Amino acid sequence: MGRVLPLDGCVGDDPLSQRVALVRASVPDDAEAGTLAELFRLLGDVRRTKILYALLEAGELCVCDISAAVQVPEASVSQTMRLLRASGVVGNRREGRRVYYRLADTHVRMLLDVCREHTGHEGIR
Amino acid sequence: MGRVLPLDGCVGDDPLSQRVALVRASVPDDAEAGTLAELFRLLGDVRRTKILYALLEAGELCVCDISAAVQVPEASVSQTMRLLRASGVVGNRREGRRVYYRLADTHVRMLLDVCREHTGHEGIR
DNA sequence: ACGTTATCTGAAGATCCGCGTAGATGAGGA
DNA sequence: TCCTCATCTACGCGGATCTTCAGATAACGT
Repeated sequence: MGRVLPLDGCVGDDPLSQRVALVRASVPDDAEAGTLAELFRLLGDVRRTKILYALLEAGELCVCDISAAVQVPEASVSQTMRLLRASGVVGNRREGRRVYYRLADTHVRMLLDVCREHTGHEGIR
Repeated sequence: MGRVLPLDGCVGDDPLSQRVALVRASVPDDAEAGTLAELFRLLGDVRRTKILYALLEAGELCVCDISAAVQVPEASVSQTMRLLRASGVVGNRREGRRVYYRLADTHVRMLLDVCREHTGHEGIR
């Protein structure tokens, strides 16, 4: 990563640069930013997105249901669910041979909702 | 992409499989899912995350301010901002030599807030 | 017009990540 | 126990993407 500070230019000549210092202090550090980014990253994939919205609609679905709903091979769904589960985006429950997945909590549901509002494809229901 | 439907198994034996059909109908199609995923994908990167949270705090920052705030070379910041601007995540305003960036709308701010709540690092202020 | 500062762009290399295939594991039913 | 069904795991390839460097562009002051 290239140099950053030594090129004191724009920031310093601004009497408000103290404000920048404050902002800098409040910016998430690598650890926290990593956690935050990780959550978004998991939602940022077409296949995963479809699956999550399917769960948002259905509440709870097993692997084969998801596979049928989003038209993706079951093995691939399983892999995807492992990822999402590992990061706490979804929860699961076993019932006989079936494993049912659901969105982990309200925050995830809110993220999905807000995002759909943003993109405009609300789908008034 | 491997076969999906021909393996009629789990789904069919469920009298509720009609429910799956309904879910399938409500799952975003490729176009919409792509748009949704794209937004999340843009937020799902450590560097971009830091920048966005900096903007969330500061309201408006120019490239060099951002560079100082998140400790990233200005050229890199510029590239990142181009991405975010192209997808409508941030807006910008020119003032002399400086270009000031800001979060595009309330939805983006909500996404950032909700995500921070989810991860638990709220930072009560 | 010239030099300086702030920002932008293009291209290349390294890295990461999703994807499918094939086989393993676990749970039920006969 | 044997067989089937649902799910899981290991692995390798192909493709997208992040990062950086070097140079281009735009705006301002003198």
